[in-house]
Amino acid sequence: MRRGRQPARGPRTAKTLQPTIGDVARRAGVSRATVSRVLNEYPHVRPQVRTDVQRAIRALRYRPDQVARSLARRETKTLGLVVADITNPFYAETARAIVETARGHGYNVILCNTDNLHRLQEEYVEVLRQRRVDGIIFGSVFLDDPVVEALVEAGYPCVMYNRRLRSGRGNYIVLDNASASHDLTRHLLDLGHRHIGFITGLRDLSTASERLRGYRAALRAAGLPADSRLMRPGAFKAEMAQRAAQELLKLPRRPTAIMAGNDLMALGVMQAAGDLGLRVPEDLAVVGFDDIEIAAHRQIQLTTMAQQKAEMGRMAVVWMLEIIRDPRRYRREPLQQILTPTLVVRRTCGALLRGDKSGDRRATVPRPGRRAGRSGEGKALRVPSSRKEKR
Amino acid sequence: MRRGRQPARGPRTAKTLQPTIGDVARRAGVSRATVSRVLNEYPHVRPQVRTDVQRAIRALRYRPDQVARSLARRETKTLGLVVADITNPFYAETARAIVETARGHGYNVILCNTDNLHRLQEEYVEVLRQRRVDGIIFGSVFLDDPVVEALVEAGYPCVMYNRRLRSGRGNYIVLDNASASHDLTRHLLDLGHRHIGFITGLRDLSTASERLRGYRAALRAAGLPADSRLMRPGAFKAEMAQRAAQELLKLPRRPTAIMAGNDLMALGVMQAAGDLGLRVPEDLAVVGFDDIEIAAHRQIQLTTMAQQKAEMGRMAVVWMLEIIRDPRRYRREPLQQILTPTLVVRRTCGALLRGDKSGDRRATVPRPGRRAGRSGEGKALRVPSSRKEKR
DNA sequence: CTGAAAGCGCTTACAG
DNA sequence: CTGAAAGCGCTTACAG
Repeated sequence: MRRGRQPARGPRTAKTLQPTIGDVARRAGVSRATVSRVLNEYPHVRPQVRTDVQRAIRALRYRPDQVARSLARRETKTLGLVVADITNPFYAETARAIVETARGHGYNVILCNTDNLHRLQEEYVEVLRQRRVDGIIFGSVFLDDPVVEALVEAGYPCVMYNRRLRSGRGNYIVLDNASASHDLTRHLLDLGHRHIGFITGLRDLSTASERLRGYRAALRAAGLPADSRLMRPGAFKAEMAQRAAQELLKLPRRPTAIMAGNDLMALGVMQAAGDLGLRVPEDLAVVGFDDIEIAAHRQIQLTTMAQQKAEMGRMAVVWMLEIIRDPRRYRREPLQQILTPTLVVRRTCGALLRGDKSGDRRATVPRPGRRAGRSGEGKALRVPSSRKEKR
Repeated sequence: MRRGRQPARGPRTAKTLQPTIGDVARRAGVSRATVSRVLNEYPHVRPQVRTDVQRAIRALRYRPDQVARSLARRETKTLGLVVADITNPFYAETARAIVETARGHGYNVILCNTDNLHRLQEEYVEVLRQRRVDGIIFGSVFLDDPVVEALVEAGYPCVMYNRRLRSGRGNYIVLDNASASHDLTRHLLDLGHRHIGFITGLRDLSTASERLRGYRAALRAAGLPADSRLMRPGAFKAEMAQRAAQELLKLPRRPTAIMAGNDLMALGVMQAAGDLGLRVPEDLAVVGFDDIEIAAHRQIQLTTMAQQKAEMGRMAVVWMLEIIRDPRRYRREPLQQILTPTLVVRRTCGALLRGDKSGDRRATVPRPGRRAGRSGEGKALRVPSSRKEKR
């Protein structure tokens, strides 16, 4: 009964209750091609026909099948997003920006959480490729990452943010971690600290290794030894960091300051300090990276190197869309940007101890380095400029 | 050149560099149907043939096209996840569990962030339907939600968690918010508070309205008036709540305790208290809902009604898979579960003020209600039992 | 401006 | 156990 002038399309099974383009065509008295044309807003469709088709669409509550469209067009309007841990506010905030920006451009995002496990990374990348996503955004690559390396090699649209490959290949947007860490260490040195602990992330991540490098460089520049007993792994997790900090704080000569590889770990360090009856910052200075929202809370007031999380996420998507448009171009000349860090001085570093004790928790004081920070009311101003941009 | 015994499949365009099932078939000297069979682990394939095919697959680095498979099978192995705000740790933690559980069962998750906007909700649901996702998990429905209501009506696989519809229809798993709020209020009353403020979420959400109801009920039961000046909207956001709290705290007769509709807002209340020079809990008791991770931090120590976030997320997926298997069954008899809340007493409510001041921040004291809480070392034990389960 | 037809890359009765 | 064929629901040259 349902077959019209169209070529037979087979009977509809029980599972297929949704009207198809054929149903619309029949009802509007046109071909499926024409329906497709009005659906896709082709220019040359007779107004009358267009209206008829639209009426039929509405009458049938027709909803075009994106799966079929994806197959025909060979594009899915889907992006993969691979993060290490969505419960880390850094990733949650970037993910939010990514999802929102993608939506604004007609893309959806498949969320993948790897927990920094190579196995899951590999599995997710494989699945995303099978799903023919138009591109993959990595918030979490490993320094040595054959999987991502292969993707880049194959010219698969990829954008990394936060972390990058050791090889330096591919499109990425990252913080200038070495400088950030150098400046943060310098900040502590300027405050008089000479025994500064460092709790790192995982060894195989660019963020961890670059931040460790900046820390060492700053110590060296200050003529201080890089004491390996002061460096402990914290896996970018609060609990791990808490334990690591406890060990550091039980050393015969305990550090007077601890830098954590990210804010989450800095929170863990603060816990550890409390566990041992040490006051922050009077007995121990604590600093981190990321400037997650809670860092600004008045009970926390964490001094930290800020990252422009929303901006990074937005940018990753904008780049991705460009790359999808012309993959070969960006294979030759990858998009790479290194963002200038902004130091946000709050209470935990102790900088405010002597002067203003009012708890003006978001003041951003001038930085020791060549780039001046900014102070502001309420939300601290963050004005990073890009130091190095390759396009 | 590439055409074999198979029906002509047309030339490969530049975009299609990926090998197809036809390429594998040709190489292995079998039909495409046979390749499909070994791909899908059909029982009756001659071992020799199976090996040949597998070899060909490996040689060509063949990756089955999930899009094509989805079209043919009429199932996408994809779930939609609709949350209000992925940067709220409550959603991040549930999302994490959802993504991970789904992955374990061969499903991927499209993340949708609505910001509690009807417009975005509607848009996302429409897109998810066009994408033919196998089901949608809602962490965020509105009390009156024609969009979700229509989905449920149509028998589209849906699971709600955290919030539910006013109509009570559909599958859901939520906290017993009214009891939770009642008990939390009662807890404050038992501590001697008689003037308790309440900062609610958005009006059109079951969480907000049920929690407000519990609060009022507890006041009434204590013979206290429900003073509308003490109730302010906070939109489930820290910043809004901070402002709302400031207003409350400037009232001629200011509240001695403030309940926030969730932990994020409770953090905002603590900020407000600090802004006005009030100490928590000495001058102001503060409590919330959710027990997000930071609530346990020693600088925060927020008393709160815990939710089993990971468990909720896991359960939502497990249910979803069952529903996908037999949608009609659960249309008749929806899966509905109401979880018993667990009160986690920490510092901000002031309960520890007189007795133990050691900062034993996670002790869970017996609750005033009929259900006893539990105390534990380190992580507070949470042992909610289900009061009501319908299947 | 519009339709017929081929194609996207799979799966799955249907035969044999 | 395996292949030929039809089908999933779209899009898009190709004609006219």
